[in-house]
Amino acid sequence: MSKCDQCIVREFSSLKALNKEELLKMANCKTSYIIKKGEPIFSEGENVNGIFCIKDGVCKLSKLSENGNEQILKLVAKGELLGQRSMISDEPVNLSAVALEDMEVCFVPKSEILGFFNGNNQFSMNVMKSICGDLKEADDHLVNMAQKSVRQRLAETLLELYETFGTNEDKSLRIKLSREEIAGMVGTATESCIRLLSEFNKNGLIELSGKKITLKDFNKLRSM
Amino acid sequence: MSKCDQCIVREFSSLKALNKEELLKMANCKTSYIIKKGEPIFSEGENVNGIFCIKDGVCKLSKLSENGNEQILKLVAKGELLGQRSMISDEPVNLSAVALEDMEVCFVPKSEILGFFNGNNQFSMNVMKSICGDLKEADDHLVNMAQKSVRQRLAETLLELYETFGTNEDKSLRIKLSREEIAGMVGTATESCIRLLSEFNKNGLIELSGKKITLKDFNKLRSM
DNA sequence: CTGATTGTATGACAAATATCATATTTTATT
DNA sequence: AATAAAATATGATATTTGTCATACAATCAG
Repeated sequence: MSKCDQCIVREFSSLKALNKEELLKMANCKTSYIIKKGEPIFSEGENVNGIFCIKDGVCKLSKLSENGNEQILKLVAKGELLGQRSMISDEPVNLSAVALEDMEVCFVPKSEILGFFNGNNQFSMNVMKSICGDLKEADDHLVNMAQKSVRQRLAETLLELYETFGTNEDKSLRIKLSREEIAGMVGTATESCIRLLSEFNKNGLIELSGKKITLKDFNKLRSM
Repeated sequence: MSKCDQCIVREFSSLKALNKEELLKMANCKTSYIIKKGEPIFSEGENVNGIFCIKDGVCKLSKLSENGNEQILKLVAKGELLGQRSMISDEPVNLSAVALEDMEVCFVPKSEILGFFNGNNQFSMNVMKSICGDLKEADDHLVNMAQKSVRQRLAETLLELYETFGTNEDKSLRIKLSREEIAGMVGTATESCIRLLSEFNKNGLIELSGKKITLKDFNKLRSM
């Protein structure tokens, strides 16, 4: 069993407030999983009863709208935690998490986390600040969804993918999403998304080559 | 100076976890304000350094989009708290709060609240659950904004206003909003909002009479 | 390798929504 | 009450976006 104190998640998440002893306790009760690309970590409505630490890989957090469309709210990458809100609220998870790449995750039961939560002030403060950050992000995102055009939202989404996940050696976006998934992030129909990508391509804002997307004109994308 | 232990806010908010002693401390350091309709309680970007308790009245939480449009994220009524997220994150407020009616609010400085926060586990848990509730709401709202039509969103907004604020004796919605504000909640142009309200009126879903809006066909509104 | 399946692309069209113009009504101010 | 200002309403039109159909390309299973 790997020790939590060397784990990347410990470096970047709320867990950085845990001390050696707590990390040891956690290492003893955690369960590790390999999640294959396309597989769910959990689905909306499930009782998760713990949090997931993302040791490697990226997943999408999404929710089905009443119309049956999948809206992607956020991509979450290695080093981050999943399920904090649900744990605090003591409710089923509100979103589904599905792997976009093969992933390594660890599950830590709620009882354990709540123990740290009560015993370690800095840890609970970190969790809360993380949730507060999510709330701010969600509010800002909401304003964009409500007030910006699909074209603007697509440009922003591409820039966000660039900033969050960077590029391959050939400068193309590292994160690999289907057109349908990009549309799910933007909140539009897949065909509209494809059409706008083609338009961006024609106008030199981006370059398309197969599934690869390369951002070209950052200024135009930003000022859209 | 009025005592906090009889205040409505104490009944309905995170503050219900405070004991007599804590309420007394709070009563001694709070500041009461009357906010007139249309006036701000705070504006996005401000350092608020405390929380506001809404003793009476309703306000809107809004944010300007980059296009310069005001998006209303939430209406907040008496009994609730404002500024919890900002306090925890230790950041300027992300949203503006503007009175929709004359309001009575109390301001309690951050130092005081953080004292309760550290000393009273139930209180801090309440604050956290409240923020988690906001996050869930925001995520759900976001999906609606991204995936539903303006018509659907307007219908939902009207139902929400009905459920949250109820009606006058004549069954018209109690909460009084301008068309521009309704449009700001729905996330659409004011003219589009007016036009759809007219359409709903023609089709018997609602009844318009001056500024008064009366919901008529709840089933059709719900199944839109 | 080959057919089947899935993903991407594009045209044609319809529907939804925004924008601009202008009229009408309501509200506020003097 | 008279006037000005703001809010509401509606028409005309342009733009955006969604939907359906179809073609083409890429990927996968056998």
